[in-house]
Amino acid sequence: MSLYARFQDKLEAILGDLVREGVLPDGLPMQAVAVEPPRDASHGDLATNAAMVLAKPARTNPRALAGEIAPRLEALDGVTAAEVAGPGFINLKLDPRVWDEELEAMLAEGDHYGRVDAGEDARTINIEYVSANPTGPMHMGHSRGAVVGDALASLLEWAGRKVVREYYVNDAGAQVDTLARSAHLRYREALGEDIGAIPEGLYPGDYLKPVGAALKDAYGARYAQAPEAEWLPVFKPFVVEKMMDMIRKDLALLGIHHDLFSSEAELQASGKVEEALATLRAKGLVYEGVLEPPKGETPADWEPVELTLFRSTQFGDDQDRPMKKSDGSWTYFGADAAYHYQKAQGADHLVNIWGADHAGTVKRVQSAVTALTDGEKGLDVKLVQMVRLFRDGEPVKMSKRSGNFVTLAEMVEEVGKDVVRFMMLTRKADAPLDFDFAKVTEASKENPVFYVQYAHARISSLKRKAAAAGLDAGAADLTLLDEVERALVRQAAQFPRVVRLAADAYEPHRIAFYLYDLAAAFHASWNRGNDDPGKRFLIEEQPDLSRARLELARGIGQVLRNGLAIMGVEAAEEMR
RNA sequence: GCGCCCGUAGCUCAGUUGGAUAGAGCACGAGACUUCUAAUCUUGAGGCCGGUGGUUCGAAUCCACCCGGGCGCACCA
Repeated sequence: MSLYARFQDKLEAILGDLVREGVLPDGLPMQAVAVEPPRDASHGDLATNAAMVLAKPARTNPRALAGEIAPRLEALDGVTAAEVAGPGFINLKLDPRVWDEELEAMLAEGDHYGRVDAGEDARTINIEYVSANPTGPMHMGHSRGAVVGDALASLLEWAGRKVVREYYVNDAGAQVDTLARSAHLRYREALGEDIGAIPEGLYPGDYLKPVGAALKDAYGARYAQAPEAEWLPVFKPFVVEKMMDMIRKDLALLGIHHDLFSSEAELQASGKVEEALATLRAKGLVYEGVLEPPKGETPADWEPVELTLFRSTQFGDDQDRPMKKSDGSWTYFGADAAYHYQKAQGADHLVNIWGADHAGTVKRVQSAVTALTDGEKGLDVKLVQMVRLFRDGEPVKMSKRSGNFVTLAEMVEEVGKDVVRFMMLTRKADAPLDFDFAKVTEASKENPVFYVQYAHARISSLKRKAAAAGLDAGAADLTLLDEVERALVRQAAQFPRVVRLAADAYEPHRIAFYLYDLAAAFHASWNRGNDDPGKRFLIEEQPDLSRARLELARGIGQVLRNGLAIMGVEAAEEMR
């Protein structure tokens, strides 16, 4: 249990005592009570807002209540002072040994420091991400959602959730028909036919050539002149499988592996969509009706048509949404509602990572989840904004139509997996992100990937040097650390808290920012040795002091490694 | 016209779920090297947190309405 969590428990025990003694009324809202690092280090080691949050429901004033709580906090083991400050904060000063113990915990827990072990109580979160249409290779635009989703999945695991990483394969729509037709053309090409230019509306990419060849190997010339109705149902699954192989390979370049691939076509074939529709119908949430024409610009081909509609407006949507098209087939939403129903049956909570251009469809799917699970399961949608590509400050032009886009594979090949992953997490997901091929590989402070890696490499270098000088043997006396060094311990000790808060907010980027700050603090501490050789981490004539500082460095290194592990980034041992 | 997201230093962005004097990087000013203990660090200046009201002990954060930008708005995915 982390230091902050331990003191949170102790504080709650004290508040419980106060309730029993009648000082506080029963049934107070405790969720808002927090143990935090104080804004200013001079205020102490820990701060709590308990008195301010509880004063109103307890019908007293914050400072008076703080006066009740503070002496009891001061009596706790490891606390040397508890002062009431400002509007009612209680600031705690801790015995330095508490931080020394936390540093020891960092090293003892190692790769698990910051992890929550929820055991049997772990909630299962299904997180669906990437889910790119299986019509071609992954391009650079897919990479951000892929990384954010994957890092969020790891983050949630660290925070004690059980996680299912899922990919929804959209293999049932018109795009997949187009894909199969495009492949058929390549198939005829592989059979020696001159197919000329790829007609408008078909996928022109060369990546379909090997698929055509594979089709030839599998079926010979059997379908070359056959009517479409004969080969389409055969080609579709064949080609989709090839595309998914390609996509899985692309994702593997980023270190991304899903647990589950769910097919929309199989979902429809299994009757799951009828089941979802029937369930909604039984709840009186489905009707046959005609929608109003869209506001603003009315499409030229609009005409009133009766559709099977879901009453999503009952759940806050602007408009009821069609589940079936006028030809009787399922809409994307119809299948999607059933798909989320299926996911909800295997998890306690759902998370989707979507491109921001799908913002408009969030409410209807959330409505469906609420309706189908009677409000027992929730869906959070994390919207990811676009990435703007630059090269030396100049925008990289991309055109989907001409097939001139930067693929994910090219991107990873040029700058490396770790750079792509780290950079995609240096912005809040819902803010646009600039990615400059030149800057992200630069060896400078402006490049956060480098900056954090460099801090870790310096620590690794320290460990090597200490081992070579024989300074690393024996137990360290951490009481030799000075205030600046202990401040570094305090900062590293926030890691478990940062993990928990980032997980609760579904915001993996917080890990990246935290690591950058921790790296900065370490670099500053390291640099003290330039001005004052007595502040260097390793001093041969002072083995005891060196051992203590080496422990500190190892603790920082461990936290950097653990944070990078959440992000899926390797920790560099050296920068050469 | 409606919905969602966003608006914080000249620029790019954080801001611990409502807390104490709003932070960091770049750029600008001043300083410390000759490279795994300078790929870095120290320090200075820089703010109407888009605006106006409201909620309360307390608001960049929550609510309402404006202003400005992005995305999306029947059976496409």
